[in-house]
Amino acid sequence: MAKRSSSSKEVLLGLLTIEPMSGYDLGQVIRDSIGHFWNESYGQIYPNLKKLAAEGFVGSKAERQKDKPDRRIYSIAPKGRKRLAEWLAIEPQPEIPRNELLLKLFFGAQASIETLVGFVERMAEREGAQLRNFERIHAELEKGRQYPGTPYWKMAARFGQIELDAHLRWTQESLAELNKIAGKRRSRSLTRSEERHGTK
Amino acid sequence: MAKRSSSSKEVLLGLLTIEPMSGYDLGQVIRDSIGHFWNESYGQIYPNLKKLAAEGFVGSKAERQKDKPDRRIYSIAPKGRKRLAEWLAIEPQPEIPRNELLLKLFFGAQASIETLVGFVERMAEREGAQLRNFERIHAELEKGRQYPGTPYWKMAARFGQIELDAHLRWTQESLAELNKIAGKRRSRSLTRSEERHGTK
DNA sequence: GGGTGCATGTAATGGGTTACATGATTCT
DNA sequence: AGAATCATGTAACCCATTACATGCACCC
Repeated sequence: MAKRSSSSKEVLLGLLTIEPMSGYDLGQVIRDSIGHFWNESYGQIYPNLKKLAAEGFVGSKAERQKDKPDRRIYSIAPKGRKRLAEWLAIEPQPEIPRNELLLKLFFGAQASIETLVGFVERMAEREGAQLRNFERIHAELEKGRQYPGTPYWKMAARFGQIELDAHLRWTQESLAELNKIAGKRRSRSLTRSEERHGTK
Repeated sequence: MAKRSSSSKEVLLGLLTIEPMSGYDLGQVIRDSIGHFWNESYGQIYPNLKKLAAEGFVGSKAERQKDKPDRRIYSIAPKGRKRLAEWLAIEPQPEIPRNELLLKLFFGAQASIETLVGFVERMAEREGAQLRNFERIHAELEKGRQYPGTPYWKMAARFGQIELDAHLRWTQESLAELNKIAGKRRSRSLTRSEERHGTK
């Protein structure tokens, strides 16, 4: 059997140790704070909160807001803290990534160089922007208010920084390599066209 | 709607451009050559090959072997090459990774430092071994027989190298950081126990 | 009145792993 | 005889995204 158990509920428990939140808040925090290494959709968050509440891992209470729609605030229960602690003690399984860009590059011989260059360039742009964002976040964690979690959040942000920096170095190297290949392909096709036209 | 379409069939087509192979072979090649950025289970490979054959994207023929069980060899058809080319031209979507180790580290304030240190140490060991493996693969691609795909395979291997190297630097930095935190936690609890015992 | 952000949910769909099932061949 | 590797396949299950559905409050 070995169910994937999947950590989706535990993320919610973990975030609720920071402070009580609504499902909507959790969605935002996941996207903005741990989005670079974890994400959850609302189609996952709301049902899981309901289940966690039904099983006594979290408490919930309705909150009336005057300027915004009402909402339901969840807070972690002792039973939830226990579950979180147990999960935290389990050795994390090395994840199996799926990198479509690398896959397409791997099959590069079947593709046009211009296309591949475009893919890598866009990756560099995207990840460059992300990197600058991480540097901002890391700086804020340094000077902002210190929570018990701050040192750990910084380590996670550093991971993003270091990894993105590595990716950017790879994009530079690969763009150079792709240019070399493009040069060769061009000269080869020139040769062939010269042959066809009886030149040289 | 926007079906995930998922690239699972295209990987098979892509690998079959290298040479005709059986489903079993494809499983091995996926694990050994592109396993660091893509993987497929046999429960995915066999049914997809069948579908690809039924739709005319690949051809298949039975092969009798005297020293091993019989097997079915698949080869890419012109229609399959077309499909592959179309897929290759589509901008790859940035993947959404799920890194359980980072997630647990992010909630580090709720865990024991010794546990976290163990996680990171094991990650360093695992990825260190993978890095050495990549260096070997990259060297073999340099000196081995040159296929049309070789330059691209090298780029993919370099990605693995560069990324793993970055990860290892992060593990070193993080282990140092965790040690600092452990020191603080110890002195804090010592202080508290001194207070309890009326020391100082 | 319409757009946007806040807020909560359900249902359909589907991708993918895991487990199960079977069998040949070779080596010890 | 049993273990290991080669080889192919199916079925169950489940995780997760996406789409759909609804409604409040606020501002232009």
